[in-house]
Amino acid sequence: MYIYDSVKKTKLLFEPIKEGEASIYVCGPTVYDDAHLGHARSSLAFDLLSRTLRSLGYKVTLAKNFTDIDDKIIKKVEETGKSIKEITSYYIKRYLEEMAALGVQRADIEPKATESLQAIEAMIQNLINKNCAYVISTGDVYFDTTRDSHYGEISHRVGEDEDNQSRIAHTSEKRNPKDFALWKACKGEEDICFDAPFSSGRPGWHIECSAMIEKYFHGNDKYSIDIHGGGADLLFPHHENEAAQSRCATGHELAKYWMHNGFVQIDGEKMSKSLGNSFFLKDALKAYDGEVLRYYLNSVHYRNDFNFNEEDLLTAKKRLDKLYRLKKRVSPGKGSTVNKTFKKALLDAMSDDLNISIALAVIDEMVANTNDVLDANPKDKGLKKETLANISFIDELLGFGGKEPFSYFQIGVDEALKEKIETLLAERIEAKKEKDFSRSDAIRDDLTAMGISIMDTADGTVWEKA
RNA sequence: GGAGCCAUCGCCAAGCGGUAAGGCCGCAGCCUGCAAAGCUGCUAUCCCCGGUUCAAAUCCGGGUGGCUCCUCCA
Repeated sequence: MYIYDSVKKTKLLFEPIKEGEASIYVCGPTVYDDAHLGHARSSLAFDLLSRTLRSLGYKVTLAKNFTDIDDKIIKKVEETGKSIKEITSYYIKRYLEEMAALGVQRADIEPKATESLQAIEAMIQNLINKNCAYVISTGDVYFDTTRDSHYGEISHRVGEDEDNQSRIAHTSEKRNPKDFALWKACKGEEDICFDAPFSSGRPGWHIECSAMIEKYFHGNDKYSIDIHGGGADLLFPHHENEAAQSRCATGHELAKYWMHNGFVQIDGEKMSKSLGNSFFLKDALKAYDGEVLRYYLNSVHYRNDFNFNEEDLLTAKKRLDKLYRLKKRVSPGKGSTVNKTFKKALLDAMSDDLNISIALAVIDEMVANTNDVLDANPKDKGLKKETLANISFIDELLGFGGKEPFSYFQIGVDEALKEKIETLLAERIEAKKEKDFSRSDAIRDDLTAMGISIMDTADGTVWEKA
């Protein structure tokens, strides 16, 4: 397995801390609002990573956190009058449901900040003891970035001039503009606070990830985990700060490899709350099938930016449709053994820093070849069984193709419509028997107008929702 | 003001120094009552200008254009 390390900026052979195992920590969402397509992209990218590593035989432990205490959540509490627990548990549930609709496998560990306070406090105390952090008059605790000689190496901002034209405003008693909050002291009675030796307050954003990693992973004397991942926007300051505090607290590096996924853009611009062009996943799932969205969002290499648009999504769907038509052709039945060459080609592609484009091309080739053989020999039972096995391997590795093929083409069609379609098809068969082609064509036109396309096959007429 | 990333066929998209994958669209053909589906064939020298090399889309330098980070962000 080769992985592109976004800190070293090069592709590296994956050599895990422990032979045959892979520990991965991915920064999850702050749960104060619905997930958008960017969350989906990130989830999908690391889902592909863990699936690939598992298929390669690694014992994967994937952790993905939920930040459930934060300024934005508190703001939401103030706005809605709901309890923090109500808000966070609602959005966590929604997040998990929506990711499940995309076929994202659950993480093995899903830590929450509020459930990791002991670990967080312990790490902060440790940093204070080591003189890597300091408490200011308000009770806030800051990390002293000058205490970390490697600060800036993650985001390649070593020796950068402090602020100059930077947009960061400096207030407070921070010793250095780059210092960041490990702990935010209570602002007032309305604030949500937890007791800690240094002050009553709550954790800063960055500390939870470092603390949770120490809590759940053990690593070795050089690294806590194998891979740390997240969106490209987290490189700085989030991951820079995580790396710094972990280094000071543990004496070694946080992660051996760093992976960052690209953005989802809308009309060529980053999708973000502040630009007002967010696309909620829930809205996308109302309009499109989750599996199609998965295929589409995963069809571009994870490191590249992704320009979301409906036209490309429909093109992706056409490609997925072809796989399902083949599956329809070889169903029903039981799969036998996956074709070795096919399996190797897929794994080789994914082993190269998750080269999904090659993997999809390998699948297209398999589909075309199989259709070709089946055209000549429609009853090739051995091939049919092998093809079913191939498709279920695709489902295992890439997370699509697992549905029953006839139902795949009937998504969004209710029973009433189904009956109507069947009636029309029966009429058309009658018309065809009587060689009344103008009538049968008229019925086909009606179906087309209803968004239904039909195909006459040796086994009768089948239909699909366009 | 500082730091990066990207630029390949009409569209999406691989390529990681050895002579341009794949998909969509389009055209031609096979199949079909006609279609659809499926199959076959056809369609690019890689933003521009220099340089390194026997060899560059791939490396280096300079342009041009787009995006991102330095503020919450996946």
